[in-house]
Amino acid sequence: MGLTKSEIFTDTQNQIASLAKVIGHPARVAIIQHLLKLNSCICGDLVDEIGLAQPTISQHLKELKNIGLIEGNIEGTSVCYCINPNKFDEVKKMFIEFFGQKSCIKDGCC
Amino acid sequence: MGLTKSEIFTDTQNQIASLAKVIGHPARVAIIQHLLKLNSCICGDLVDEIGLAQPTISQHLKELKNIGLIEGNIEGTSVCYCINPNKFDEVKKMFIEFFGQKSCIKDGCC
DNA sequence: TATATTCATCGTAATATTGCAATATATAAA
DNA sequence: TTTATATATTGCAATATTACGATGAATATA
Repeated sequence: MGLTKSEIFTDTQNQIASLAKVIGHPARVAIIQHLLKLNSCICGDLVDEIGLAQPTISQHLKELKNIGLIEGNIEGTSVCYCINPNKFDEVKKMFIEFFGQKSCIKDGCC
Repeated sequence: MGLTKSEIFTDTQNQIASLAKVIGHPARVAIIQHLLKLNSCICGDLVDEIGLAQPTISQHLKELKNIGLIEGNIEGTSVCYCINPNKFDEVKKMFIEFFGQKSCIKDGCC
């Protein structure tokens, strides 16, 4: 059906999945990496940096904005994007907590 | 088009995205959490535990197997699944490295 | 004001994902 | 061998995602 049954899962499970889903595209990974590297923010040379059309990049930026991971600031005709440090730390913590659990002890079936 | 242009991204970017994409569904998050909680492995009571039909769970398990995050072991008519600790640690490290970078210093445009 | 530049939005085609019923497969038990 | 049980696979419908051309909105410059 293409429609995820979010109702049957916990808030935490849905949150982790939503965040992971947004990171689950190489263009968005590339955008995050680029914004992290150039500490001061970056505008639409992301379009040149990454090899996708401008509307496509704009769409990916929108998804990153939707979960609050990045922010945009209008500067003349261009828009300057950067990481939202608070949200970034929050997401980081969420993943560390998810993965931080001890991994399966070898006393099971495999 | 619905088709990701993987060619234009680095291996690392594609890897991170692929892993995140698999985690980007609450059912798969729930499966991982459940397998982590019950240290010894678990079979298809995942179907009862999570509220999705058996073929759907089977499909999600397949995706988790594909990236090597879980393993299945046939035990009679049932199959016992568990986390692959090595792969789990590898994935953990990859995410920590990705998020581990210092977050954007507040000297940019936003 | 007219034009150029930058970015967002809309519309759309191609493909992917989600979920399930039906069915196949494999093993255990009778 | 037959039947029951557990899981995988297939096929399909509904929806989501990806990518881009065309266009719109906003600001800067001539």
